Amino acid sequence: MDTKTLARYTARARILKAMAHPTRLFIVDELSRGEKCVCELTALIGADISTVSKHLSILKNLGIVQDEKRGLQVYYHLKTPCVMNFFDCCELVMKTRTGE
Amino acid sequence: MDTKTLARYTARARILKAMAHPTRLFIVDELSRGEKCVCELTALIGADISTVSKHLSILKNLGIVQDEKRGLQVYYHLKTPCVMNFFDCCELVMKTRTGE
DNA sequence: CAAATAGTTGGCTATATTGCCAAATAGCAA
DNA sequence: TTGCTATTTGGCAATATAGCCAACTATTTG
Repeated sequence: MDTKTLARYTARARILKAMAHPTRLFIVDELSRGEKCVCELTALIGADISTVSKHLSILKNLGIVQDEKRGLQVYYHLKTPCVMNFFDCCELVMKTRTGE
Repeated sequence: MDTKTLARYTARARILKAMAHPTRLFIVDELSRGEKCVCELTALIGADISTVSKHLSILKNLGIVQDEKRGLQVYYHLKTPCVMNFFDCCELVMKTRTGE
């Protein structure tokens, strides 16, 4: 695989990697129904707020979510809702797997 | 997040994780154009055959690819071509990101 | 200004992933 | 049987990830 090809797949892999975590998938799913602040997400997830903040920064650095500070809170929203398409395929993979 | 919800997102994350590697994305892309044996993939990738074999077994364990031994070779094919949908979204995320 | 709330960042440990080499297995051919 | 090719598996070292706590920043409120 030449350098350019590798770079192309690496870039894509980075995005999938950002999604490939239960907490981050949950966050994306929640945000698909509208923006939420870090404290709301933290309450839903039940982890330390610093952990949730780090997950959000991973998603943000890859351009999947965007943040907006309003007062004391930082609200996050989905920037690229197409990531929701991942869910259906995951379900199909699981169904296909068990259906053998 | 309750146990059941966590399990649901964990199952999906496992599938995305299996895809979240440059080499494995390359493999999936190659297989989308038809089956290939391990040695063909190894030649294209340029890594040790044991490395390629391990990547393939990750994809296989998750039900993304399927193998079939014919003679000396083991041929792999895409079992759930919907994973190809991931590519378009990744491209869109990247475009959206740079377009700011 | 001080106190309280919301969030981010640094640091640390535990755990998981990656990729190579070496060894083992399987099928084909001499 | 012996050897050759294709592939898988075990083991190991290097690297990356996850999640907690503590410290720090920012904003609002008294």
